[in-house]
Amino acid sequence: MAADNYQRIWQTVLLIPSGKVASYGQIADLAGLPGRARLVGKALGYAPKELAVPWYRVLRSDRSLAFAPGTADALAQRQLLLAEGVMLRSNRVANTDLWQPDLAELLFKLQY
DNA sequence: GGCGTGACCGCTC
DNA sequence: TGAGCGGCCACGC
Repeated sequence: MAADNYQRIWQTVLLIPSGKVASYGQIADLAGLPGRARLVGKALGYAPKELAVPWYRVLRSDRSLAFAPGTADALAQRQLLLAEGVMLRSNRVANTDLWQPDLAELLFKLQY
């Protein structure tokens, strides 16, 4: 079932530490789905609340928010990020807040 | 099983 | 920076 992909995506997103952000492409990559960034977006949309997936820590490759500025989702995402100390400058985050995952740690936690 | 759709990406200008 | 464009591919009809 294709939901296996979603599971991997959710697992990966859950690994993003507080105060850091990652791009859709990056998540897709780490989840073993290179080039399938769009699938990550869908997966986040389908993510059940119970998992408490930190969807707001996922941005576009240019570090801008995935939602159009002014929308409820964009505002919520902006506030959640600010609450974690992520620097936002005109709908974009500083590159110092990008998540730089440790490969060994990922291999251990994801159990591929 | 073709067709439109999308929380994207990378390259150009 | 920002905008435009083609490419990608899983999903729902």
